[in-house]
Amino acid sequence: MEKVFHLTSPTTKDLENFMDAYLFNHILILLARCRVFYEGRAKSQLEEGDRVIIIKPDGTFLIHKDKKREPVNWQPPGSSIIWKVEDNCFILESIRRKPKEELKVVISEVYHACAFNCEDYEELNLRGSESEMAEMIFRNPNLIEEGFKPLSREYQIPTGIIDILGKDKDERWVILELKRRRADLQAVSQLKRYVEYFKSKYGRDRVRGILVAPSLTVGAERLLKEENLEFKRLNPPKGSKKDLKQNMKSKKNSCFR
Amino acid sequence: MEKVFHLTSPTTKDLENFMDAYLFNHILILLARCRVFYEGRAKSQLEEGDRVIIIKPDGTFLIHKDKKREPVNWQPPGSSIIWKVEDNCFILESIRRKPKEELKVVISEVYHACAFNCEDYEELNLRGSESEMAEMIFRNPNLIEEGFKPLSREYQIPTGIIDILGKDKDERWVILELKRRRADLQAVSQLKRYVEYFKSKYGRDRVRGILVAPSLTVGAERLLKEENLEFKRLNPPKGSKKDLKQNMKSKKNSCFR
DNA sequence: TGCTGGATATCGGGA
DNA sequence: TCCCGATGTCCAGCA
Repeated sequence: MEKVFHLTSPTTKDLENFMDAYLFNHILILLARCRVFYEGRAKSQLEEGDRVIIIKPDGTFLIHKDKKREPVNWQPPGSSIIWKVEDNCFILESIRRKPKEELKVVISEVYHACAFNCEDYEELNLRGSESEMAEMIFRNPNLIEEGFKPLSREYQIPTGIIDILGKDKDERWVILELKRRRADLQAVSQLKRYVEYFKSKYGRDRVRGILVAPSLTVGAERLLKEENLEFKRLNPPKGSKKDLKQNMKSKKNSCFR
Repeated sequence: MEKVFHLTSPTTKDLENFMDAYLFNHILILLARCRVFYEGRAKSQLEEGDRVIIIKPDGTFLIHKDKKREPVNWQPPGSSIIWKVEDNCFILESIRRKPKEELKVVISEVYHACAFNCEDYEELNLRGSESEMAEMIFRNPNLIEEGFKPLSREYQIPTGIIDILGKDKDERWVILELKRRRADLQAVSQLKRYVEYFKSKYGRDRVRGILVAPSLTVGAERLLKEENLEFKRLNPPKGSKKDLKQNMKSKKNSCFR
């Protein structure tokens, strides 16, 4: 079976056969001139222009302009699709049930269409996330301070979820809020919210709050001081550069002639 | 000039000519088997599989799997690109300067490649945003309450930016925090942060805080009450359904044969 | 299903 | 440039 089926300047009839054959079992890509209408959580319209339209087998629907990382319009996985021909235009409608959202693409011309039998059994392996920061702290609590004892991860309280709850060498409660990147005002607010709940339960002098991050914005630093909260500089772990360079060279097979 | 140029099962030499001709003036789309390595703010690897690779003229680099709305790897607009042939693989490297980030795609087979001369002069028109909620409130302050007087939009204070600052009929300060969707704990924290600054400046009984949103999460409602903050139900304006239905039918030209 | 918070978030606006 | 907050955020994890 072919990996890719493609059409150049297809008719509406060609497109109907194309959709019948490949929708929901291939990735479909249309290079087309279209208008786009969306209504749901918000509402939008986009007048006629050239765009890249992608429909994945899981129902994901993407419309890309020639700029930016983000699709100009989209529908998330799980959306259903209907198509039809109306006024000599090829029309795609994607519908999501909850929340109720409709995306309508009115295509006046398809320059090129592909169906890609995309076989992919690999998952992304990512390092340097916040959860890896947490694991690192549990393995080596002294990274925070001498005598720190982590007790609980993702500890739920009425006002949210504490990243790491522990005690210091004097048995005071210590609440850690972790950020994998520079911490801002919002991060301080989050920590403050958790600390205030604990202070109301255990008393003001029995609770400490520490923001753990690579750095602070100026506003965050000021608010942190005002609120008598603390800062501990810590970078998320990413492994050595050598590891990745090694991996980049691990395999040497290719199918190029 | 052709709208779309395409190659099926190109050789590495074909691809080099293809990149020379079209990179940074067309949208490039590769349907290919590849491995992907990223290092920058975090670090990732993805073993061999089929993916859709998109390179926009603005430097945006997207790699999509067959599932989900989000690209599995990417580089934002402004990134530079180099390519080369190594160990019979076609290699794409995208580099971003600040922050320093590298994306490396090792392609073992290209099933299909397109270059799309994407002409698009239209911008998205979106309704129902938070800023439209603000405009609506300024036009009709009574939506908040009888006698409310909005004074300032996006008013900056040391702990952030107040959406709308105003006064009530008794000349007390009123701080509005707007959310276009259901408001959560974070929204309450944000409002509380602004209110506390104003209270420290003007006194506790001279300042009110109102969260303006379509609804509240249960946690948000509880925290709001504990903090003596208020809630005003308000939906973001999206215009009538009829408007969009009308627009959907406005033009009837197409290029289908 | 709703709630909560992370993300290589991206993006735009303002100082 | 940094800072700050919105986003049709998306997404995973958990109750």
